[in-house]
Amino acid sequence: MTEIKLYNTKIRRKEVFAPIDPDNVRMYVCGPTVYDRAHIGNARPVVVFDVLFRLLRHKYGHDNVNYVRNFTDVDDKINAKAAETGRDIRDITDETIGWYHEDMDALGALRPVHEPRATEYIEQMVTMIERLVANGHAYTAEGHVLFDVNSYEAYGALSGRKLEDMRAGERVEVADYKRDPLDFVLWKPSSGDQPGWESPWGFGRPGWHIECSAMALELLGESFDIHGGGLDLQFPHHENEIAQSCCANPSGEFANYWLHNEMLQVEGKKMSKSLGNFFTVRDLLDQGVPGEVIRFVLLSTHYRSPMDWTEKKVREATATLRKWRGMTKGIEPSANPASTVVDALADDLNTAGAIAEMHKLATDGDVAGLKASAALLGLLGNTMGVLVSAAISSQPIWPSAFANVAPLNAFWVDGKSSLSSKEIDRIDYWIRARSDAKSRRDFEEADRIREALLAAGVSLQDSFLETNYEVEGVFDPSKLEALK
RNA sequence: GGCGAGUUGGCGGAGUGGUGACGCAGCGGAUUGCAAAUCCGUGUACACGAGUUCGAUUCUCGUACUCGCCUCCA
Repeated sequence: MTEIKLYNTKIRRKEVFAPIDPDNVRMYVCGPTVYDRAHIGNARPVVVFDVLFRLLRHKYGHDNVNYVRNFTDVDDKINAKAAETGRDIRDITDETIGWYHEDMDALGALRPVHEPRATEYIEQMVTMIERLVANGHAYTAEGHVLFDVNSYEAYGALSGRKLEDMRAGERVEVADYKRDPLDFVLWKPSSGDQPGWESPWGFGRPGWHIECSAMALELLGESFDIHGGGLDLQFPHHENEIAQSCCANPSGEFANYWLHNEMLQVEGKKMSKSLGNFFTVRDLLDQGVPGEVIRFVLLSTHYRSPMDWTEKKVREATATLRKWRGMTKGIEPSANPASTVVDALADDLNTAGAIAEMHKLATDGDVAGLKASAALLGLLGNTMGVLVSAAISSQPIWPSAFANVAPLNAFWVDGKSSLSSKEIDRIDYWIRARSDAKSRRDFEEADRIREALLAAGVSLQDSFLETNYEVEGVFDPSKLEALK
């Protein structure tokens, strides 16, 4: 297979991907803080890195890619929600993780190999902080442990920032116990109602960044291949991860390739919590937008470009997928994805280019190739991506995901399966009535029926032999009352 | 203020130092009672200025504009 090229933020250009160990390709992606439903912006890196996971498995083998994505389940936002609702923190995080799995499964994202929770790695974090204190990269002050950014000369290298430049732009109040305004917290004290753990520095909890360093070390080692996340995490989160990890483990490289996805906007505007114009993946699913359509839209723009989420894109993606699903229905995928599609993905994950190549396959009538290629993007699968892994490798890795995905997918594959048999009978009745009208050449009546069905969400397609129909969105039988 | 990204046809969106993807829409045609769906055909695009070059949308510099990060956020 073609060599994979990836744009490495660390050096700001594309380079050929060469894993440390081709039999154990290791990738870490920053996961969610679990205090609320994932919004559409959260879904972009999930889907993008899912495609990378699939591509790496395609090249290096199904069992040779170790993909880790964490759950941050200790955080002040979670504490705030607990205080607000009076609920137990663990209840909130467990519930949110469940939602996250449901929603990301619906997008056809494979579960990573490991999904560590921060609270299960406190011990490793404490150990790492101890090492940083011992080797002079961290200091204690007023119950806090802080990382000394001046002790690490490469600080700022990933994001291209200089310490003095950033100090000049300082605009938040700085805690006076910091030696440098940019020093960041590794450990902080907890009061009675906050979650906390005993540590050499007293009862407290970890700072913002240490969990990723500790979990990556534990699960992937001192040096691993790929670290991914949103561009907004480049600074300070990823910068701080590098500083902590490289200072605690000077013999390691931490991550060799840094990948950052650009941000998502909605209808041309920045999406943010403070502006309140964001919506969740669940909102879209509940509106009847299939997970596969969401996935397709997210993949239709290259991951390093800002993407604008629009209704129009949703409609176009729906039309394309409906067409492709129609032509690949019941077709056995070819043994391998088309080389044109693989090549596009291998070129820094050019998913938009890959989709263009898939359009060409469709035009050429290579439906088996289309189906096999789509699988590499996690599209056109039998259960929205989960079974796809079975098609191109051995077995689905998370059969439990079927439970969540299957009903949704059934709805998408053909809207009819969301109908009750009574509703089907009713639609069939009117289709027969229309056929009768047509045979009498009473086209006025035939058109009246067709329009009423359309209003109810049922669109008809006549062929020589019969009339087929599709259900668009939700069937609304009340609209058929007009026919009586 | 610091750092970074972008500007491609009506819209979306790849890519390339020389033959100008791909999709949607539009237009023409096939098909249809009419539609829908499907199929075939069809496009006057590369922000602006200068430079390098035989040749630039593609490289370099500048200008304008847009956007993101630096603050919770992917």
